[in-house]
Amino acid sequence: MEKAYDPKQTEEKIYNLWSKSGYFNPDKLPVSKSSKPKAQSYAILLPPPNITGSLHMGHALNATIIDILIRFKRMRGLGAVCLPGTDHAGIAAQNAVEKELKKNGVSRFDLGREKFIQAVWEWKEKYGHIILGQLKKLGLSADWSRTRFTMDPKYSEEVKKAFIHYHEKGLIYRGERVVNWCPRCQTSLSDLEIEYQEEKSHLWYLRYNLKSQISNFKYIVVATTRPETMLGDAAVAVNPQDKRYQDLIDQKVILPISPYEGSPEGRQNREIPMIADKAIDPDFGTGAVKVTPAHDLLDAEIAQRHNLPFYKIIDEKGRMTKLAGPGFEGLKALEAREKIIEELKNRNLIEKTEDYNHNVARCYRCQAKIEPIPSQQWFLKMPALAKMAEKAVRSRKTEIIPKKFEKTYFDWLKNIKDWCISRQIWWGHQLPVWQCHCQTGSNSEFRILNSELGHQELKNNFIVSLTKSVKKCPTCHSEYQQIPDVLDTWFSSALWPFAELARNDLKKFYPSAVLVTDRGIINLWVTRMIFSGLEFFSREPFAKTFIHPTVLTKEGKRMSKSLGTGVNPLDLIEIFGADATRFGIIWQMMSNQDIHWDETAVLAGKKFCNKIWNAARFVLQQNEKTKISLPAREPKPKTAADKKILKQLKTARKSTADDIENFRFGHALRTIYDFFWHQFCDVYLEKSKSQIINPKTRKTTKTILFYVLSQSLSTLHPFMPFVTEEIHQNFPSKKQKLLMIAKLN
RNA sequence: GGGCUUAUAGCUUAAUGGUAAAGCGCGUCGUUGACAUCGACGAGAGUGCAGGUUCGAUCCCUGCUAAGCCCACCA
Repeated sequence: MEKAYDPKQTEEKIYNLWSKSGYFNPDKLPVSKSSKPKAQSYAILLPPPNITGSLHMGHALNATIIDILIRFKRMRGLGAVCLPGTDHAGIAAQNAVEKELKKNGVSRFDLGREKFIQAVWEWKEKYGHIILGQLKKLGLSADWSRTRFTMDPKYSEEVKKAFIHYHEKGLIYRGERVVNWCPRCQTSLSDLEIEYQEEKSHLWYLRYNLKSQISNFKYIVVATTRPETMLGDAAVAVNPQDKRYQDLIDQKVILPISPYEGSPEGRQNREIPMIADKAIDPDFGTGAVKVTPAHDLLDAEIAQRHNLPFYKIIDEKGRMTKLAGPGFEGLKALEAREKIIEELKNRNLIEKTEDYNHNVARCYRCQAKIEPIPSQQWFLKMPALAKMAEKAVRSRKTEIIPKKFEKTYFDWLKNIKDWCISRQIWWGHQLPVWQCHCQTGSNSEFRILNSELGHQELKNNFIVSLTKSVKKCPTCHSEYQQIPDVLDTWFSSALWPFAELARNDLKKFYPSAVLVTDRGIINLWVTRMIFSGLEFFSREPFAKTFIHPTVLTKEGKRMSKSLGTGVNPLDLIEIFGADATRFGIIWQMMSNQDIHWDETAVLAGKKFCNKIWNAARFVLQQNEKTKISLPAREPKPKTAADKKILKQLKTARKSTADDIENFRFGHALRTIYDFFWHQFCDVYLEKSKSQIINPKTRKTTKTILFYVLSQSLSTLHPFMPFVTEEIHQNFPSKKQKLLMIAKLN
């Protein structure tokens, strides 16, 4: 053995050794005759990284935890397996490829749908597997023979089947709703897919004249952050309790700039009603709010309650529509804003302007400002599914650890809204829905009705089918076409626990033992997997969900690639080695507090690798001089020191195992670290030198040294697999080929 | 606006109802066969601030301050 441990000489070699053994696949684990014929399964799903991703600290932490659990359970004789794969990452992947194409001045529309999708596939073949290779470098012992992708043929079929299942149950409807629209990605987004960012802006106080003077009022002042939306106003609302405005309720207000031609009323100076609605906060602004049903989620709700018309004045590209009127049509929303402010100023209709910070909704994939617009979308009814999901956790059939995260889960389910599952991008699972062109009819921009197609109407107007329909349209006799929308990526991710498991695997690996993930996707992913699992298999998809800490910068800020505050785990592996990197990550994982990243922990890991290496070198050198075989059982101690170290070993191993079972990984690692370094190396190993000189204690001492080393290695192996395996390979005994499957009690 | 969490050595974090421990860093000393990626010894905090409970609090409770996270339709 070399004088110092060199991860570069070891890691690839050892990983290949493991791969060749086949033991990442639990079906290939050796079955000893004495043990039960079929080992109990212990499965963990790897949260599938996006094909666009490259490894970051979050992945590294996640994969290290999973690997510790898998290796630990495997060594305890279970059929342990980590099921890996990647996610097609709808919007993210589409954006990545669009960006790539843009370098050559090509847009996805230049290519057309079919060729664009082809390009994404090519891109996926080229880059999609990189991240899994990076996880191998970290030592992840996943069963790569079972690697899945969310757009594999079988997976895609399961996704469509799930949609059809929901449809047949009457849980799917299509409706025109005000949705979160990303003008850059050109698609709708669910509420969970938008992020808020504070932005300095203004609050404009606008005067809307009353049709006729009432009490002392000639006009009413409304406060708004988006004056341009006034072109689509349908009412002015106040709180029903607001004493100031009691006389004004149900009176008419004249919209100072209203669309001219083509408005439904066919006249200028649109009159809009004053209404009373409980959603209005009397303390904000003037307590009077302009209501723009088509371009604000809250206003849309108010409009529904009061049967107000929806004027769609902003289109999917963020430009003003024809309905906005001449002079505005075709302008960007911000340009329209300036023009409106100028005109109002000239007409002395701006009471005042205040500075105002407010939260702007942004797309979680491209950061463009979200534009709420009315749009035809497909929805999944959530109340029944939410109830099921809630019950599963309340009844402890599936458990969220730490418990505090249950709140995130329950809160979301309590305020659940129907899930907008259709997206207008091209990369993803196209809805298994066919429609005839003659029915496609364009949306009327003039007056949007809050239409909803329920189950029966859907059946009449669309064909929902797994395969292409051959039916001809009864009206025009042409063929039905598949509608262009694709499903929300998270709709397919929700099926991950079962969607591509072979039938045999399904029996073995569903439900899985534990889901290990980040708190950021509790509702986006975990909750949806739980209700999907219950819906399709009547069983929770995993017994436990372990929410691990988030890795933050040393200052406690979010790591961000764009700010350059991210730490690349691959750099750490390159400098310190994979074991040291894993050590450094886990070392910092105490009490489930977020980690304020400290690289010196990785340095400590590197030093520890070397310490283990050299202690092993000493022990094995003793072994060269006198052939000592590894005792199967605890050797009999002869001295007080012997007795003490054996006791300490036992205590440390027990404590470490308990900690792993309870997800206290940092504590587990410190326990075994302290034992190995301070009790074994500092004390016993030094003491052994004199005991070896004495012929009376020579043999037992060497035996105990070997025994304690071997037991320490197996305890350490889940945390630091490479160095421990490498040392194990240097053992003289050929009895046990791989430490990876050595028995750990 | 609501909720959650945290505050301990220079830094990142442990621990305990009876005055605190580790890693990294720092200082002094030490290279005769496990390891200088090491060893020995040492300096360094009285546990954010203010109250309360208690014989006694860093640990329990309340308030404050600061930071972070999540949720929310305040225009």
